[in-house]
Amino acid sequence: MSKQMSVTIKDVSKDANVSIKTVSRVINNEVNVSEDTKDRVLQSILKLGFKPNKNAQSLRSKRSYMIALLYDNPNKHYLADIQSGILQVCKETGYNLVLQECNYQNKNLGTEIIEFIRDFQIDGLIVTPPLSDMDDLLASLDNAKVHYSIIAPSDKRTSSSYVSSNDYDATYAMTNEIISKGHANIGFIKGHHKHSASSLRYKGFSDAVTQMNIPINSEWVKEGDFSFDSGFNAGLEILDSPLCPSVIFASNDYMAAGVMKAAQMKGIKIPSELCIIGFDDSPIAEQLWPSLSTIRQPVEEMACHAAKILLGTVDGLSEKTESKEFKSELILRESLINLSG
Amino acid sequence: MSKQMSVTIKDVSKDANVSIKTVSRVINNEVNVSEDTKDRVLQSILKLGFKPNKNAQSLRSKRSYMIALLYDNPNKHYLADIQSGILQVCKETGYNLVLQECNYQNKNLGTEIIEFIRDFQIDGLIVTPPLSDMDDLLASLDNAKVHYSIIAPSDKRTSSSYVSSNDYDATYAMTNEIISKGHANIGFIKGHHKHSASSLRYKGFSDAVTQMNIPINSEWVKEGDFSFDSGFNAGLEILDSPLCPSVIFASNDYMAAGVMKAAQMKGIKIPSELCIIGFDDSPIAEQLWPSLSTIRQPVEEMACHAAKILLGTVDGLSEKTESKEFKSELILRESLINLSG
DNA sequence: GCTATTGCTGATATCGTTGTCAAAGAACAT
DNA sequence: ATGTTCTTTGACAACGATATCAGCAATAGC
Repeated sequence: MSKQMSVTIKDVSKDANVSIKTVSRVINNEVNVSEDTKDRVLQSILKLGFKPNKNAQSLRSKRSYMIALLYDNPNKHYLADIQSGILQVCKETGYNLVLQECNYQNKNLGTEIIEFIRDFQIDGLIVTPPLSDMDDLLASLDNAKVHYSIIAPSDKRTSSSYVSSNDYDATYAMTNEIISKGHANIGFIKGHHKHSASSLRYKGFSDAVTQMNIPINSEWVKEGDFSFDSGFNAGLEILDSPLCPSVIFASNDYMAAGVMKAAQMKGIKIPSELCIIGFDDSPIAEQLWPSLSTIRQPVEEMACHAAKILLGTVDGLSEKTESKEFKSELILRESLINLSG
Repeated sequence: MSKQMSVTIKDVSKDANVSIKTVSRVINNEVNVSEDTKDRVLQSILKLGFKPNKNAQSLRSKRSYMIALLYDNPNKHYLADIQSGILQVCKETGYNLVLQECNYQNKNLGTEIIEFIRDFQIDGLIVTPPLSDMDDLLASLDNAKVHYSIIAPSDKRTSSSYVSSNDYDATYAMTNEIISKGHANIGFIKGHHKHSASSLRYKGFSDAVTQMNIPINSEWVKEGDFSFDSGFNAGLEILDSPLCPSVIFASNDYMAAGVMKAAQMKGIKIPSELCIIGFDDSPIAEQLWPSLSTIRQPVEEMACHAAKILLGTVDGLSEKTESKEFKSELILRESLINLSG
């Protein structure tokens, strides 16, 4: 029971009757160690319950076995999904995850992050939207030769390591679905303009309606900021117009929920008088009544993949993983029905 | 611009013309350094942009300047609030937060956590419900002399460092509020029995009604697990009883939202035919229509305090902070009205 | 005037690893 | 037999901080 004093590489080297350097070689899976000595060392390690001291390793080898998550996202569910995706990979590989909350308006963000990384010898970063949209930030990271992978709505050609989602295709497909149900009067609520997802989602929508020769009524297009309140207000405005659309498509579920509340307060029946569409498939989408038709992105899986990419570049041992675009899935629920009459 | 090679204590000592030990003394705010040399050293530090290498510090002093958050909680908003509370304190004090997701059913949890701490030299833990309810886990931590503070619904007398909430008082007060509005037929949905919050919340309710000589109808008392679905199912069961209550009080907002959906699907009007009460003041409480009366606990503030307590015991520099019970606040919204008729 | 105490400082060992480099022996080519 | 290369190994320095302990003034105590 070696509980108090921890076992060091020295103890192992004595037990296995080799030098500490050889033990180190075994730990790090270096080549040119004979099978014989390797076995002997491994047995001693097992027997003594030796675990390398991370701080000593870090100090000498300049690696910390820690990666950090950079975020500035008001959506807590999204963040939680991202975290658990990354944590899965961390658990497998023995890395740890450090949180770094940022403010995208901070002028010194790049400098501060690089300082943080140097300070704690962080091995790599995973950058999430909207930070992954900031080209100057990514440029600073590149310049400082920091390892990172980004999660972004579109595939950033400038970044070599990315995980992306097909936001454009998703709203395009959903818009066609809406149109196929007989709707021609469609409102749209955009997201925060700082997120590149916002413009992509709107473009998918507008391209789809334009292609079907359906005009866009500018009174029915509003800009929100992905929050419930902004959706609520946008909903009120749209529903106050002289003519009401038969569908409102919001750029995320929270704004869609806001629209739903606005409609319900006005006594407008959903879905018979107004259909509502969201984006993200947040838990709330299923919990509302009527439940929300929406678009699901495999966020957790994407985060998992982003972590694998990062560790592939950081850690020689992990296998390399390629950048990838993930597909979204249309989720059709009660809030979208065929246009009656 | 010392960008490539980092500045070490040695560089500072040369620049200030003192020994490295003296620089170390200044960094660590040790006594017995003359004002004169201290100033000189501080100036050199500033001038060279010196920052101590955390890994070297950790290796030598056995401290990592990292604390970990232990959690196993399906409620993502709760978790996010906890995290941001802790991160605030971390930012001020220069500590970092590492996430450690656990499974409360894991038999080896104690051992694994202690191993993790030793491995990374984690300075301390913040333990959240339901893990903070597991006496054997806390005993293991005590036994291993691990620093930790817990966030728990009741004040654990066994733990010296805790932040607690007054769940009992909160449901007691809310129940009286309900009764004062003329209701006498009240349903209750308990939470997961693994959380001590569940029994406390129920006890607050049952004591309040008993004291007012209102009988408890066992058909109107169900057990959920804090999830939306469990609330939905419990709601369906209660609303299927021959007699319906005029209020259903759920042990959290997600379950209350489930009840609301169940009622709406059955065509029961809220709040005129059924009032619904939740707990936690999750964002969803305000976003539902009608909006949910609920109970707000200052979760973020509690987490902040827990972090301060922990760092007070871990870090000689930080000032000591006392354990504390936080009060909850009743939030009255549309879903609770006076009993009509 | 002499010892004891206190305040300030530095030389050097140390934490537990990995990196450098050289040496010893085996294998191979000439 | 000799030189060359390759494999395997270890002695020792190094990473960048803190800990120990000793030294030297300056002050206090008697």
